[in-house]
This record gives sequence, C-alpha cells and structure tokens, in this order.
Amino acid sequence: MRKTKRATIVDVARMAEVSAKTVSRVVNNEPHVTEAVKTRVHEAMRALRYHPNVAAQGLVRSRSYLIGLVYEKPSPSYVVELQKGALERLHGERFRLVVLPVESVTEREDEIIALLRSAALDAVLLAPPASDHAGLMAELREVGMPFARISPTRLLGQGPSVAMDDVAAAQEAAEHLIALGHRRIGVIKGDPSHAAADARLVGTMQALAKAGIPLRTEMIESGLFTFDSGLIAARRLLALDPPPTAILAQNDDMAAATMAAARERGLHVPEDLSVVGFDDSDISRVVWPPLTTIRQPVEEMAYKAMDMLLHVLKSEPGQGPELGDVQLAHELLIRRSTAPPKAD
Amino acid sequence: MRKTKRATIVDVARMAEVSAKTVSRVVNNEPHVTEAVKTRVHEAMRALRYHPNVAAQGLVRSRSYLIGLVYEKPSPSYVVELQKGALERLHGERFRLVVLPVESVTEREDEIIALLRSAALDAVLLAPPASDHAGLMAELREVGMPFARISPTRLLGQGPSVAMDDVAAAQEAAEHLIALGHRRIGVIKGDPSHAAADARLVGTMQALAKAGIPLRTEMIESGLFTFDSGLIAARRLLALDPPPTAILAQNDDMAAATMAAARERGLHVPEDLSVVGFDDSDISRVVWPPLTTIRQPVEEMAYKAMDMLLHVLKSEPGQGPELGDVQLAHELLIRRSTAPPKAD
DNA sequence: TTGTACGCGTTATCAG
DNA sequence: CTGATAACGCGTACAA
Repeated sequence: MRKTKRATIVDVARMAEVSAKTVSRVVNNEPHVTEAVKTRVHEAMRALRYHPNVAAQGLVRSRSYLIGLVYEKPSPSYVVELQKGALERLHGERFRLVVLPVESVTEREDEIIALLRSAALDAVLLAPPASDHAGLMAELREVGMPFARISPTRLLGQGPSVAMDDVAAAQEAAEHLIALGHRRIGVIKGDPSHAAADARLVGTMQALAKAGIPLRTEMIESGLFTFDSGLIAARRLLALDPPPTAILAQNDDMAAATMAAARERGLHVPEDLSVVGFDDSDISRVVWPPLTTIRQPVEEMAYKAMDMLLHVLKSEPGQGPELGDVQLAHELLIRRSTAPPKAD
Repeated sequence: MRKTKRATIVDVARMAEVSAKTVSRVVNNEPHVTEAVKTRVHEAMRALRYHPNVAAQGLVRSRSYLIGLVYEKPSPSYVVELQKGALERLHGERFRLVVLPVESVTEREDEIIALLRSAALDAVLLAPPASDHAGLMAELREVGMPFARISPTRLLGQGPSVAMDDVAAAQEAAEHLIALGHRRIGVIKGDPSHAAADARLVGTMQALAKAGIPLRTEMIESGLFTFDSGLIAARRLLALDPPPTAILAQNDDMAAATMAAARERGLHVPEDLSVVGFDDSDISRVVWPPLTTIRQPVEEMAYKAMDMLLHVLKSEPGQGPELGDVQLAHELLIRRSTAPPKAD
C-alpha cells in the first residue's frame, strides 16, 4: 500500500529537464555531457533516491552482475577464507557473489549446469573438487560462461586458475619430519575426490624415497578432511605395532583429530608423537600445542582467481591475452607439534 | 564467436507451434493448458535447452529472486552455520543467496542502504549486530524491503525474528559452575557492539546474585569474540590475585583462548581452572579437553528466519498473519572443561 | 552535446 | 483454452 514505486530513469529525466538518455549517460559516466547538466542530473538522482534497476540493465546488456562460487562441503575454515578473498576483490565492483554449495559435482553434473544456467550467472569461481571436473568445464565453455579455477591439479592451460604446489609442500613437510629424525611416518590422506589428496601423498612419498625410507601401505590411512574421519584414521595408525613416531595429516582438522587420538592413548605431542597439518587454518592456532603446518594461501588464491575472472569479464570477448595458471607460494610453519622422536 | 545465443520463449513457442504466452503459462505452471499442448511445449523446451531469462522475469515482476545475508565480521564458524541454515531452506526455491559482509553497520548506515538498494535484493536476512540496528530497519521499511532478523535483543514485535534466550542460557552456564562449587568466577564479554554480550552478562550476574556471590568488576574483561582478544582477556583474569577458579567466556573462540592462557601459566583444565564457552561451534569439540558450552542453534535459527522471509515474500503484500518473534531452545552441554574447584 | 525510436525477454490484460 | 498487444526500465543506433 504505502510502498511508493521506485524512481525510474524517466522520473529523473523529468525532474532534471533532460531526456532519459542523458540521465543514462550520466549514470554510466559517458562523455559528452555538460558539467551543468551533469550536476542537475545528479541532484535529481539524489532527490529521488534513484538507483538504476539492475534487472532492466541486465536485460539490455545481457549481464546479471552475479558471480557464483561453487564449492562442495569442505571444512568451514576453508569456505570462509575462500569467500573472504573473493569478496575482498569484489569490493567496490558492481558484481555480487552468489554462494552455490553443491552436494557432489561428479554425481549430478547436469543438475549443476542447470543450476548455473537458471541462476543467470555472469561467471563462476570453481573451488575443489569442482575445479578438476572436466565435464563441468566443457559444459561451461559450451554455454559461454567464463570461469576461473582454484587449486586445480589437472587439465591446466584451459583458462585462468590459481593454485599452490601441493607436491612440493607435502615434500617439505615430510622433509621437516625426516630432518628431526623420524623414520616411522604415518600419513592421513584427505578426501579421495579431491585431487590434492593424491598430490600431497606423492610429495610425501618423494621425500621418503629421497631419504631411503620405505613407506608401508599400513602407514597410509584415508580420511575425508573432517575431524571425525581424522579421528578414526589416527586411531588406526596409533594402534599399529610399532606405531608411527610422526603423523602427517593432509589438513588441520585431521591433524587436530590426530592430537585428540594421541591423548586418548596417553601420548604426548610432540614428545611421543609429532603431528603436521596442512592449511594453516584457524584451528591450527587454537589447538594445543599449536600445529606445525603448511600455510596454504586460500584467501589470496580466491582473491587472485576473482581478479582474473573480472579481467575476463571486462575485456571484450575474444580479446585480451589469455590468462594462464598462476601458482602462489606456500610456507612451512614450524610450531610446537613437531619434535625429534624419543630414543627407542 | 561461437557463443550461440540462448533460446528465448519465442523460439520455444515457434518450435511448439503455440504463442509465447502459452509457453509462459507452461513454464509457470498456470492452469488452463491442455495436456497435449503442455507436452509439446515441454519437448521444445528440452530440445532448445530453454531456461527463462531471470532478468526479463525480474523486470516485469519486479523481483530479483535474490536474498541478501548481512553480517559483520563474526567468527568463521558462526558465518558458516548461518549460511548453511539459510541455504538449506533455499534449496529447491528459486531464490539465491547473496552474501553481504559489512564493515560496520553503525558507522556507515547510508552506505549499507545504498548497497542493499543497488544490489536489487528482494529481501534481507539480518545477522547480529545489524539485527539490532533501528536505523537500518527503518530504512528497509521505508524502501519496502522485507527483512527477518537473527538474534535481535531489542525492538521486538517489529517483524519476523528468530533468537534464543541469551539471558537464561548464560544464567544456566553460571549456575552449572556455582553448583560445582565455584565462587570466584571470571567473565570474558564479547564484542560490545553485539547486544548479546550484555544479555549474557546479565544472565551471569543474575545467577551470581541468586547464589549470593558478589561479582567484582575486575572479574569482568571484554573481548571481541575472537581468539586473540580472548587470549588477552584471559591472561588478565589469570593474573589476578587470587585468580578465578572458573571462567565463563561468551563464545567458544574466547573459551579456547582461555584454555591456551591457562596452559601458559601451567594451569590444567579443568583441575585448576574450569572453562565454559558459548555456541557449541566446531572449535568446542576440537580443543582438549572438549568444552562445556551452550549450544546456540545458529543453523536452525537461520533456517527458520529464511523460512519466515519466504513466507512474507510469497504472501500478497499486506496479507497474511503478521510473523512474530520466535525463540529457539538452547542447551547446556556439559563436557570435560568444567569440574569442581580444588580445595584452597 | 542532446534527444528519438526501438528492442532486450518476459508477463499481464483482455479479447477471441 | 489460447493468442495479440502493451508494458517493465534501460541502453544502442542513429538523428538532430
């Protein structure tokens, strides 16, 4: 009832005594408008509290100014950093971020495509494991929807992406343990549907091989990047005879679970068991002792990926240099969860 | 170049040999369409991979099918649960969620209003502390943008909201400590700009008053709901002489920090110091010992708030029963961070 | 420098 | 039950 209709460009034009087109020019900062007119229009806009109707703009420009963020039930800290980075880059831009968590990219590919199409997105940011899904990328290319990928491990050279070197990072983490004197090193892998899990395992194995340490299969357990899955995996590793003197978990949540499992058995970290995590998420600083971990610059990766996406969106189609695969630096953060093993 | 234009309603109409309006009827499940025609249209839609253009729909219906979520730098676990609840309710609906983290609601009210208007949202979900901001609510009402509030503490009866009883919850937590025999109880308040911080303090003081325990001002420290702020506050409390035997932190992040501060001083939890948190966030289960805490049903609150918002959006304006202020139950979860105080 | 006519894709109105 | 026509608010192409 009381809901007064929003002012349109015509209302502004009438008030400023110009044509609608001129208002449009002012709104979009187009040249060829006298300062005097510009001022008049601005005043009218303010008086009427005018805001362009995005739907109408989108209709003629075929743009929605919406960018989707696709991710699949990762750890909370990961999602938050992802969003933080993406949103930071979007600050001051006209684009808005639509969050699109999906159940399982591999299971229902068409559903996801339908979702993206009906959501009328201008572009999407693909977080793992969607960022490694060839079918999804093909579909996106077919419908002409630009995308940028975060932490892809395969199919590089197919458009903008931002990643870190998971292999090298895992290798460094393992080398740290080896340098401390550890020989019996257990590994808790992450979700098998994330290719990063394999990459990190490869890095670990390379470090062990270089040191001439055989890695027995019973020293490798698989988790799902969650605390609970890590707990189960850690319990199994600690039940081995002899148990590992160090455990390398592929993310911080599972590393925290490993510390909890150690406590269950009366083991002290790091005296009886060294633990290394991955990600440098909040959790790594909250647990005791603070976790030695690999800093994965998730926020920066999201920022950079969004930056590349905006580049694509703003350059004329077919124009501009092809954006490639960017790699950001990681860092081994040695804190207090690792120490030399006890003498046997 | 190759980017084929999307099929429009007219293309479908041509293929199905009907008028555009009929296709529209089928798309929107309107009555008065023969089954035969309906089938023909559906076939054409599938063949052309037709998806309605949301911008065009939005233009004539003056709807964007976008719902905003406004929040202000809260803890990661809180944001994630908030989004989870909101998105779960949105599942299967046409509406999409746009995330709108803001710097400070109080500082730049007009900026936020401008943001909401230009973002062309159909409605917004207000999380604390925006949910307590009278000016913001007034503005939203003026531009006719429906909103629902999460955890408001003031200005009730002004539209749909979902909350829990912070006063009663804090009181229960304090009573638990008192029942264990604690008399020297420290409090770490949350961000002063969140009204919940005051409510929780009131509850704590009520419990203490009932037990005839005086609460000295030096036993109250203020934090910002973050781990780091909690660390500083906890250090000050533990430096008191005599120090508290129990500390009640107003969220789990600060409670975890309290445990870390205790360790710094060689104190054991819960033998030397009992710690109670608030929220039952992931962090409460990850730390050791697991935190005694108040379960705040954030996800359910967001779900319910979104549900009410959709009700408003779907009912004709001015019609339908006024939606009120809903209160969800909290729960004291007694875990292992609380125990009777040592005999002095 | 400014204005006019038209179209973007969809739905509402009202006629058939 | 179905279809023609006119909006919705804005930008493009072109003219003045």
